[in-house]
Amino acid sequence: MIAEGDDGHMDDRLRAVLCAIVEVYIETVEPVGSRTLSKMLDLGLSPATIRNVMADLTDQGYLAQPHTSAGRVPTTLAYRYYVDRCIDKMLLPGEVKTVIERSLNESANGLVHLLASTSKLLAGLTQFTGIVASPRVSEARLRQIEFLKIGERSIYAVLITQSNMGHHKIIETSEDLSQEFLNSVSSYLNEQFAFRSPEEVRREVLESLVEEQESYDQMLAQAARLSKKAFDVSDERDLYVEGLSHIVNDFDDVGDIRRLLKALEEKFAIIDLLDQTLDETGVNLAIGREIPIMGLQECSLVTARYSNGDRVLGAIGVIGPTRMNYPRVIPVIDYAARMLSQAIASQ
Amino acid sequence: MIAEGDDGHMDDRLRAVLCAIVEVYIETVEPVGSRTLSKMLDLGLSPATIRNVMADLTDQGYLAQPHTSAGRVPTTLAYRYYVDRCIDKMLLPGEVKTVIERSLNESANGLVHLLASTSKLLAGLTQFTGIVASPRVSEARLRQIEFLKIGERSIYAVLITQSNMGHHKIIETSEDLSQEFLNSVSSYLNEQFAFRSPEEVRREVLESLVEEQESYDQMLAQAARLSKKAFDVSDERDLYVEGLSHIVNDFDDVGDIRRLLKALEEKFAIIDLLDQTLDETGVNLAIGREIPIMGLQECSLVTARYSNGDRVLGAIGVIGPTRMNYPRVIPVIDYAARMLSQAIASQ
DNA sequence: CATTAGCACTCCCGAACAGCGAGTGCTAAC
DNA sequence: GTTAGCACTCGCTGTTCGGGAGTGCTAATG
Repeated sequence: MIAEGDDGHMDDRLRAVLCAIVEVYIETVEPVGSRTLSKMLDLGLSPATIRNVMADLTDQGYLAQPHTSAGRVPTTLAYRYYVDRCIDKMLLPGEVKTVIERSLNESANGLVHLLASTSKLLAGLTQFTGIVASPRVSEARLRQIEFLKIGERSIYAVLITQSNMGHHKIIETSEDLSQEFLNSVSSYLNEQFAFRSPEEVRREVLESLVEEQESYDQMLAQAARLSKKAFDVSDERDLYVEGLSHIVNDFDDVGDIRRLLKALEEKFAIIDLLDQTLDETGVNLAIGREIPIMGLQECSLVTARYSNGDRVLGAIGVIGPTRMNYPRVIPVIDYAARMLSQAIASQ
Repeated sequence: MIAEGDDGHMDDRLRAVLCAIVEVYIETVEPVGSRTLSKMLDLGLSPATIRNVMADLTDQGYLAQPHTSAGRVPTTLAYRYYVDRCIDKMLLPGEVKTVIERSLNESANGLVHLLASTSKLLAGLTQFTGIVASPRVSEARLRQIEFLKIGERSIYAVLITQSNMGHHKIIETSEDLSQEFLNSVSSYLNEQFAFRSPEEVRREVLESLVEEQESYDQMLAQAARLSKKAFDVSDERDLYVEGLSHIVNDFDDVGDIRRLLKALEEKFAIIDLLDQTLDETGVNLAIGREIPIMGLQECSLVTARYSNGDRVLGAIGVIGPTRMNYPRVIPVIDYAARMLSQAIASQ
């Protein structure tokens, strides 16, 4: 008998059975019984033995049975064990590689298009729902700042980041500022703060204003006021969701579908979740109950971060049922994230 | 007997019955029979009489029966007749008015936010799926044009429209153009083409280039080249979709849900459909079979255009099942479109 | 002592069936 | 023209009843 929680040290046979059950279930989407499993495994084990093993696994929380006389179904724990310790060979067919490369090289028409088409690409390749979180603007590195006068007291602020993503917003001012003056402010900001993040700029400009309150001229004061508004970009995140119609195929309970759609409407929660994975390298998995968002408990999230070669920008991934084919999906996300990063870096 | 196609001249009783059937069906979502209807209508008509009337209406294509011994269900034709000639009183409760006004006045943070929150607003108020098509950029009136040099051969083009919507794209050039030169090009364009549409600018600049091919200087040639790229904004349309999870409640056939989701993924088709209604004033309806998009045959679209007070910009609306409560939904869309137009105009 | 054959038991599922009830179309009477 | 009456249709619901897949337990086995 294996002690509870001792998951790091699982019997070889337990592990083989668990792995097989997960794989068969992913394939057939039906509770798997001892008979089928005994034929599946090449170890010469009889159904009765398998049953004992399965009973143990059930006790440890890896398996569940829909009802007394049905086969077993993997739990979140089982999937987690499976992806961590059972998957050895991940295969990414050459054709898929080609599709990814081609798709990401074609749509070089700005970062926004690139992200949107990545989402579509993932949805198409995996037949699940593709998601892409846009870069965190507040963390981005600035390339250029411009202020355009568009009305007596209206200014159009343009921020361009190192990864060529543009952000703009309209700022209302209390005074009528001339375009020449705006130009001097923006060239001041450009000189001082190139390669810094909007968040930094905002903070530092405000600080310098406090420090040298009397000594400095009107310029800095205005720069501070404009910056405060222009660089407050915390909420400007997008989530590109594509392939929603696939979820209808993947869940047969209408309640599940509704919950999932509802969760996807609350983009903030998903973006938060994606942001939390940005420290991890490689492909990240959140499976079933592990996901803290209401309504996603029947889903799995396969994500990977993308960068501009230098800095981590955001994350891409797919949402599907927990019983998705991980060995097939994971390398797709992995490769797509790499190629996306490359495409951004080479822009 | 009423001749087919003579729908302009329908017997008073036929019409009353048709109207009642539609209303009862919208309420109960179940096939309505002669017995219930005879009690519903205050005309002293027996079930048998009603049955005769219903048989006539069925012959004329206004009603259908799911199976031989079931009640009748309205067809697209019936809904169309109902909304055109049966609805008299449309009620928009004061509280709803207040909600709309408040919501649209609060989110004054740029046109994009305004459109997105309108979509959310419609979804919330109607409990259907809200859609908002962004303005047609090519038709917009230009306020300002700027070119920012962001790389040796990369230019960041910014177009700002009269309704303060900004568009930007990155343009790659074959030569290394200085920022001073770009400034002269943009001020030339700004002088020549303020208050014109991108489409017009594009056409006219190209024409003038052809006409005065030799006489003009390098400036115009470059202006033409840049304009050609910068003002090719035909495909830059957005569709803001909110409240997708509602469709799960409104359709019980999973196939319907999938088809609808799929159709909504193809945003182009929906935007085209919305654009076609931009000539009509007031609220526009597309019901069931009338909709030429695959997968929307079980839906109705209630739309209205919005403007900046001066020019029509785009359309807003909701998508729901054909059996939606039109008298409740229509005034919501109508009022929201008015308030949105007002909010844009006052910006 | 782990493994396995045997067996009784559980429980889902699908088919078959019946009765109900809402609704219809037709006909004849008012 | 309207309506009561009636036979008929047909989906819906609940029941019953194997069949089958699967389980847990026990006793036999190498």
